[in-house]
Amino acid sequence: MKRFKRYLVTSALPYANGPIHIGHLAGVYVPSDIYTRYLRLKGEDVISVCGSDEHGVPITLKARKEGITPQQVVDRYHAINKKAFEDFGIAFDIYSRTSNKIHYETASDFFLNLYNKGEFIEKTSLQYYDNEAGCFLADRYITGECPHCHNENAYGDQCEKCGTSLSPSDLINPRSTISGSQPVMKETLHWYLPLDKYEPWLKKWILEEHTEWKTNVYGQCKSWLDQGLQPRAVSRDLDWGVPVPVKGAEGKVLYVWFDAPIGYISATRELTPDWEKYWKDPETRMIHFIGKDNIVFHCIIFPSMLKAEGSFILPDNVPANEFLNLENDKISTSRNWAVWLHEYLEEFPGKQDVLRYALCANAPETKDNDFTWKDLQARNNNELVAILGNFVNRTLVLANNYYSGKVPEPGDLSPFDKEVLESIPRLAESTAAAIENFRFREGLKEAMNLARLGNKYLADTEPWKLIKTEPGRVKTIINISLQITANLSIILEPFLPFSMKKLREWTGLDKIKWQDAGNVSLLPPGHQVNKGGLLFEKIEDEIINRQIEKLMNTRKENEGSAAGAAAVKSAVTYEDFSKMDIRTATVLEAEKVPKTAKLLKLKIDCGTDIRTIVSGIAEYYTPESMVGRQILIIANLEPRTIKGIESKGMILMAEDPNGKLTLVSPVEKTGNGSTVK
RNA sequence: GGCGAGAUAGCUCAGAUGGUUAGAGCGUAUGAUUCAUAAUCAUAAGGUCGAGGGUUCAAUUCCCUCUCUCGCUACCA
Repeated sequence: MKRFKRYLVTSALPYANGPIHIGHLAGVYVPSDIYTRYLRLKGEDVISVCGSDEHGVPITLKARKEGITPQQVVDRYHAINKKAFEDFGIAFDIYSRTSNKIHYETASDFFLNLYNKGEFIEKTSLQYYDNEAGCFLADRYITGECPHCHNENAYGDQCEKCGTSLSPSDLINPRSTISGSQPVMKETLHWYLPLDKYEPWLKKWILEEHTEWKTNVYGQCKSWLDQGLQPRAVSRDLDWGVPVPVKGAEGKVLYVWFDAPIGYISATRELTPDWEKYWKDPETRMIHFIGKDNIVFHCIIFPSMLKAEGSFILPDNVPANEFLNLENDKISTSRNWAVWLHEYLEEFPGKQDVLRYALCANAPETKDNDFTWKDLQARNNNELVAILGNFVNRTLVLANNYYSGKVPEPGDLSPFDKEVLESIPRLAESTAAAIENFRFREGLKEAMNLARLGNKYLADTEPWKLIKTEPGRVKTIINISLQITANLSIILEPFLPFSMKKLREWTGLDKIKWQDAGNVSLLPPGHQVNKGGLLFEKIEDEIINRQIEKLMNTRKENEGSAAGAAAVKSAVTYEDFSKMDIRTATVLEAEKVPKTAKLLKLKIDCGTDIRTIVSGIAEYYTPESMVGRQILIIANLEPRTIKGIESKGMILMAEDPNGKLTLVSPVEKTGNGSTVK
């Protein structure tokens, strides 16, 4: 394998519209931190960069909702997350942010560079602008009358009734679906990165030269490349972001996917004047730690940007992890279904390593995993306390009881002693190999095997019995146990930095290097170790139950209607309301629309006639469960053709904040066609 | 629906270019032990390797179909 002179480790920039939770940690930050700490311990030249991703529409929407500025939103979460990472021991060399001046400069320069080299495609188009909302409207946010079939609900990109492809300017009487107002036509210019141009190169680079990438990463890249790449717009009409640094681009910013990865570069620039060494020297090995939702950006799009620029290196590996669930449910910021890092740090002071251990031991490396509080408790009590903490404790206690903490001189080695001593470097090596292959779960297990071996060694040699009969032999045993302890404090350092620091204080071992791992005379005879204490404490059921209860409360709240309910819309007149013909109907037949995930085709009796309605409810209701049900429909909604089927009307559904749909029906059966008012 | 990844002991995961009794940690049971936070050590029980078909002397491992989970994407009046 190629040798590299230095390493550049990047961790996905967390989006600054919420706090960090265990899913982020297990997927990205714990692995990247273990990797970085390992490299540093080895003495490699390595920097680890990260920062808040602070642009994009969701942040502006959140700001609007809370009545504050986008900057205030990102300031809040940047502060929370930066501190939480620090307190948790994620040792970034820099945690920057994309609203920094240096990032604006870096991103602008990057854009300008590509612009001047003619790497972009420029396209001017007329787009509708919503004066009320103060923004340009994407095609699908505009509806209007179709010029061909005069369907009044045609979309800006297509009329679904007659199937014609449209552009928004074709629509008669266009309306903004955001504000409901009439948008005005404005000319707007955008820049596109022609990804298709890089396709042959990407195919070679990934599919031929990086077959070692994880299967999930490789598979998804292949899928994209096989389908063929399209040019992608790099700019957007928005007032929050890095302005497009070109004349005539007022009111335009860099699209957030273009802007965010450049954040890695600006963070590096902010960190060191020597940044180019890390980004432009082919002897630097760049590694992107990300979650699986980010694969395309880091493997296809960002490399294309770097390639287009020309002077940058490309990632050598992109170890994307899968997702972590929480107590059998998807982690969700909006549903508050998460264990928030800043809360954990408050509620479990001094227990960073416990969470680091639980998340690493159960990291979603090959498939989605489930985090449970019971699992964290079990790993703490049965592994950290019982195996690691216990071994360290018994060794230090024995050394202090027998030798007042002075490392005894070893005597002749038994075959078993030799066997144990030989396995120390072996375990150190297998831990290192696992880390270098991004198999952190396995690495942690290998490292813990050394503590297991220590316990076995003491149990088999029984120094507490021999102390009366063979005191010389006990010296050897305690010496070896202490050497194991010292080695543990090295090979577990990347995983459990807080505890291992404590352990090294007890053993008086400082200035460690990874290369010392396997050395079986780290603590020379006569060296003083102190009595130590408890490396880890048991976590009682009560503590765990409190956390589980907290989550159960969240679940209850989510099931109630209040949490996250949509704001009440602006007032309408009774006249407006009375235009709608809402009535009862009964489902006669139901079937799934082929080649769709959500659509059901329903034949219903609505009193006056029997008609067909297509409805996007297949995820919640099977065709069988619909037949015979009495439902409510809007009978006079403009018909619309969906997947080639004309749908006349719409079924009324209640939608909760999670998007889950529930059928709305009359409480008691009534005649079909009864109107609702 | 398309594409990608996954489905292996109670739990979390390894693994095999197809071949004698499918591995590990945790949990469980039994025994041993007391230096240690009732911690440790040993032994054992636990799996028709998601379902169904095919190829083969032989498949959990290859091929096909299907089911479920997650991601990307389409679609959702």
